[in-house]
Amino acid sequence: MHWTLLPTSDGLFRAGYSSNGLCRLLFPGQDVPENLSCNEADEVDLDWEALTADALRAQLAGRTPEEMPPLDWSSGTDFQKRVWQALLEIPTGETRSYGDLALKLGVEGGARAVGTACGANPIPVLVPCHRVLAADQGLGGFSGGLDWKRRLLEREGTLFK
DNA sequence: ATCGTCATATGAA
DNA sequence: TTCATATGACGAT
Repeated sequence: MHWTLLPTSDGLFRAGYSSNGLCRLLFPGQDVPENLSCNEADEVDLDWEALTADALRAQLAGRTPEEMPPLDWSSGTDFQKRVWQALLEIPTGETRSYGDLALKLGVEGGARAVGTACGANPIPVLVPCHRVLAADQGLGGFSGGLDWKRRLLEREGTLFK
């Protein structure tokens, strides 16, 4: 795992890369987790850092990123990967409920499982888990704290409770 | 309006 | 195997 710092107007984010791509994104103030299930990346000589920084700043401003760096979420289970993939397909400014996603994945009634998978999302903000609300438009939870979820949604012009 | 229960995936104890 | 999660639908108080 190779860590780099990403300065933004919202503070210093931290990105962790494996040799396959971005596998962790940490909010300002969060510490690097000990248990890094991603393999070692000695060099990140590509322009992944630039791509990540641009995409991150776009998201923070409520805009759709033009290009994403390669993402490495190989550490997830099949189910989690399907959920995360589905998250990427939610357009900026729109939301889905946990139940909607479960249905879309063919797991009717699996809303709670989807919530758990969202919580396990290693790359928040770029993989927009903040666009998932409860069925009554309430905010569920958020790995980086609900303040961030609110802030991100507000900047996208989204309505929520 | 609140409460219990069941269903789902996953990891921890 | 039981319990707790970033849920939700349903039926009973």
